[in-house]
Amino acid sequence: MRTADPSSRKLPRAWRAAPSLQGLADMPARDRAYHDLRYRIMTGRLAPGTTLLETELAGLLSLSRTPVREAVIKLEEEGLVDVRPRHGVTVKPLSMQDFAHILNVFSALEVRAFELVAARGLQPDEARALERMLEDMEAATLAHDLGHWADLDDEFHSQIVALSGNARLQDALNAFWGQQYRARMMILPLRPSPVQSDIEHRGIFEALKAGDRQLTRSRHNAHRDRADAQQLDLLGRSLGSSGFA
Amino acid sequence: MRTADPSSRKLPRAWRAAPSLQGLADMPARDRAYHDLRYRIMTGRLAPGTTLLETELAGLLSLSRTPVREAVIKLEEEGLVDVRPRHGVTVKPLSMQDFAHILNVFSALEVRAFELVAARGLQPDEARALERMLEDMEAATLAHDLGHWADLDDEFHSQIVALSGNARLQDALNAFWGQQYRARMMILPLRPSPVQSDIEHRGIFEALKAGDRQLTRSRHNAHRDRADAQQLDLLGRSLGSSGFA
DNA sequence: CGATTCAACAATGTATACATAAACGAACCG
DNA sequence: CGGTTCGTTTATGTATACATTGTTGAATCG
Repeated sequence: MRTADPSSRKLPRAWRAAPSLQGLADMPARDRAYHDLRYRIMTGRLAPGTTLLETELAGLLSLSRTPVREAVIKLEEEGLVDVRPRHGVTVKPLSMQDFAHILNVFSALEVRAFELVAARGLQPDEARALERMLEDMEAATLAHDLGHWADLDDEFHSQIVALSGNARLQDALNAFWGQQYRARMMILPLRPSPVQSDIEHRGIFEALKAGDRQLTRSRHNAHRDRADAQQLDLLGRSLGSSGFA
Repeated sequence: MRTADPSSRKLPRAWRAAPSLQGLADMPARDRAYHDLRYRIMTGRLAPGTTLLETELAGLLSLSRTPVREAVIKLEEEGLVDVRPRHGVTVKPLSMQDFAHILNVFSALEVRAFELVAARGLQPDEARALERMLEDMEAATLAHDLGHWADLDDEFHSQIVALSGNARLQDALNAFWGQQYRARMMILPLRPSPVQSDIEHRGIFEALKAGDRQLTRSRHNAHRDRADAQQLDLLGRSLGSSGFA
């Protein structure tokens, strides 16, 4: 997942920390702990609400407490866990409200990133690479391959963000992306055919290519508002409005 | 600075981590290290570009490396320092571009926060408290008390953000606020009389009170665009476009 | 019977000891 | 004389030992 497609060679590195355990072997223990725990949280292997003591985490990962503690600090800053001093670290549950809050921040940042790209303009090869991704997404839609479509969607959005040239913006988006991930995975199978998103993507892409900042903003805003509302709705159904993801 | 004014009693806690060393005495050492270092960085006592080894930091704070390391991890996540494994911890310089990037993120988030408040509406007491702040700012403008004005400005903005009810949005804004701080302090004496900002604040406030989301957004966007451009311009002069803050 | 206090325990916070690995410099080779 | 390699140095990464402090539960007091 999220492996660079050769066709997007010309685009900048749209590094988005997907849950993965690739090449953890030769990292320092702190990073191993961080990525390993993040992976387990995002994929649900560590369910929301799960509470573990530092000692237990250390045992789980066969490490001493020191690197585990340091990893936990990062996970806490990133919003994935809560640390309560004598009660262990808890995988943060994600309520509907949390999800709404996250989407709100995410959208605001992403729209700004897209605006910046519009203001900057697209190079011909960048435009070509993005257009290929649109075609791939449309093909995935036709093939009813929702999983692949969602991956491409992530990649499309994150590639454009990378083009904004604002690394802090990119970092902030990646952090919030990490928080959304679980919920997105959960509602994936419930999503209807993303025909509407494909259409809106085209519209946004055209505005970007034209370098029209206002149009990019309004189209992207509309896209996010609709898509976010849909996701919230789906999450509501899959949670039965009861509680936690 | 930034101590709650009794007149704003009815507003939610607009907690924004100002540089301060209040009551550090009885905190755990990690937090002492974190706040102490943050304070020194923000106030310039640790100049941008300064590099220190973990051991040196520990000596500086009379602590062992462990809590210092943990504090440094947080400062790094927050974007205030760089850690290069065998070269020590460096206080991040802030170039014009960095500042521009930070303002960009900050504005996008703040505009969204204000929109949420507009959508939610203002309670009468909230409106009254905010209006009092506007009056205080206008008084400070007349008195040419730029320092006080800037504090009130921060407070005005952060209070509204707090009203948005989105804690993650608030946290993200606070983090970026920390990064802006040094540059803002540096250009403070160069700022012209903020009459224009006072006018714009009134406009935004009216739109908020009316619950008009669109109008709030467009006015606030305009306000931020103008103010950010001004700040960048001032920073450019004070740096001579050469380099680092 | 309920509330309160105190003591034992247990988990975290902090310090330190040790392992690892990068940077620097000196010696050696070309 | 310039470049490369190896050893030493030293900062960091990790483990562990120790101190501190909150929690638990049982005993006692009202």
